[in-house]
Amino acid sequence: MQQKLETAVKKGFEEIYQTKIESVEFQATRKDFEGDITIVIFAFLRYVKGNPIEIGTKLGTYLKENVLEIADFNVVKGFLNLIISDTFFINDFNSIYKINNFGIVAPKENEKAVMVEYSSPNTNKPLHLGHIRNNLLGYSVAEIIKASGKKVYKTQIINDRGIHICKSMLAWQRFGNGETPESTGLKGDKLVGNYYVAFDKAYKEEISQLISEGKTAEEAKKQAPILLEAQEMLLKWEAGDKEVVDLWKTMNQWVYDGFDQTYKELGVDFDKNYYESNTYLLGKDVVTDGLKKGVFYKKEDGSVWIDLTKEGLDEKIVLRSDGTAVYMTQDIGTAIERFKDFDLSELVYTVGNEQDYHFKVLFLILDKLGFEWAKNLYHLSYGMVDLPSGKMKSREGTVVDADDLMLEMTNTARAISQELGKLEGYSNEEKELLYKTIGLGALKYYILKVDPKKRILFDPEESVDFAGNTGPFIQYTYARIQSILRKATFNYNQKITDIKLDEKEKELIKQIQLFPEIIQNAAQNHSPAIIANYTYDLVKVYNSFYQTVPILGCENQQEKIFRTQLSFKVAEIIKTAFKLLGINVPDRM
RNA sequence: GGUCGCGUAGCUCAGCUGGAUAGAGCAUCUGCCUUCUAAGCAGACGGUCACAGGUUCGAAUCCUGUCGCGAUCACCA
Repeated sequence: MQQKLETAVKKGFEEIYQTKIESVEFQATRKDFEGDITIVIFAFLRYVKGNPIEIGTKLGTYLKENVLEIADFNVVKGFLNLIISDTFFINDFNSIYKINNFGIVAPKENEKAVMVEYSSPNTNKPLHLGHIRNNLLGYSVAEIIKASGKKVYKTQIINDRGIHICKSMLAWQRFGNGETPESTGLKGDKLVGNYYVAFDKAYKEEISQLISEGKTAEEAKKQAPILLEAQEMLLKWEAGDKEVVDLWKTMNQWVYDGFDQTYKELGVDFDKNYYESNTYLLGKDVVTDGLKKGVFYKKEDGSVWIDLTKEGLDEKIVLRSDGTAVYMTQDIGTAIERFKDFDLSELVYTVGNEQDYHFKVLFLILDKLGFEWAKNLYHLSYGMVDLPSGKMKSREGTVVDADDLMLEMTNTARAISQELGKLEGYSNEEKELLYKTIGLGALKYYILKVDPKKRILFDPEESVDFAGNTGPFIQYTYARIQSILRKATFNYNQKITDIKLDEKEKELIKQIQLFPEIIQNAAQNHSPAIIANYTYDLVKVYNSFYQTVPILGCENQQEKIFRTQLSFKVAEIIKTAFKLLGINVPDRM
């Protein structure tokens, strides 16, 4: 429609003013004015001098005469409001109604794919609220990009090696008494996390012991025996010491089992996992190469650096003086590996904004090394999730555990649901599944509706709402529509053309029409929040429609069918949109 | 200190590729369930869009500066 109008406007200008114009600025007409689409006349003053109202009137007259769909128009200040005929909206809805996955573009097989990395946890402690935001974002962005017509690979790199793992291992050896997830009934990641905390406790005790013996705090932190032992363990691991490696394998497996459970509850998944223990040596060759090319330089002690001061950044180390890799080295290597493994057009890193600088440097380095694809790397940077008390700190026990939180949400959903008592006829299993759907829906929507780059303040006391602009509100609307569709026992699959649209119906169709471009927009901006906010707007319009006009109770058969079709399509869009957010929708609630 | 991000109603957030009188939800208050699910709808109240300049016919939106909050600037990851 917009395209058609643009052509007509251009033609109109040529006929009326003998002037060519480049583009036309459209916007949806504001509610306080009459009309469906608005053309901003001010923008034309560059081409044609004169009174905007006069120009608007002339253009409006021209469009009314030459464009079939324009029923009428009005001009307010520099705005030309066009009224589009019901027929256009009805016809457009009819064609939308027939489309199965309206808004979704099927991935093109022969095109390059997009890889989305997210989660990428350490294996020494359980997942917490921060990981939840990461997981929801990464998963959702991947689904959105997929829906926008691209092939997507979801991936994570698991930080399964390093000093932090050794700390848990050491503590387990010392204090564990052979405990296992089976013997304790604890989830594996929780068990391992407990030993990470136990390590820290013992470490702190040793530090204060050393300080009381006269050492400075600095010295004590470096010399605590338990820390030295952990460092030694890391060396043994790197040397392939069987006992250490076996323990490492065992404890990591416990953690993976735990993670799998959490991922499953959360509803996220991955197409491929990378493990740091396989990739931590990558990148060194590239650094050597870069040295030859003069991208990097070597300091006297043998460490290798890159000078980014010209780019307004600092100098950054890429290889330690002992020749071992740092984080940056690995990331260089892993990126190259991924572009070898897959034919990628884009690689998205879902990582918190605390690493903005790191990724800026990483992308710059890869660019300087001459990799064409460096410009296709994208850091999906998101704000931290803070508590009212400030940052979450696992050592201080102020983290909001992922499993606990999900459980709590389900409990709240159960309490509300039971109070409302609308579920007679449902089995206990069905009910429990529903509570989970609603609880998780509330949590996921709460997190995803916020612009990723903004930080989130999470107050566990106030908890997450279930009314208003929330997941359950949208789910509820979906369930209400399902109830209508269950009762619509007549055949509503026939084409309706001859009705007069109610204002609410028109609004609804306009909102429905937006869905495809919303998906494209959300994909381009890597923002699930765009989907969430759109869905909310759609649902608001629908609820108003639902409450204002009768649907099944409608006297006019044609209108009854049309309204049922509208309801059906809205429900389908809700379901699709929520799927992109990783949220399920219930048939009843 | 340098760099990056954020600052919109009491609270949580939309709007930010410049357009009409800045929008929702929560909270507070008023109405609406013998009709399709009231986790809903309709309405009221609530704003110096941090502040100051600039660009423009027009700025919450773009530019500059100031203030506030956060992140970052490790031979940590």
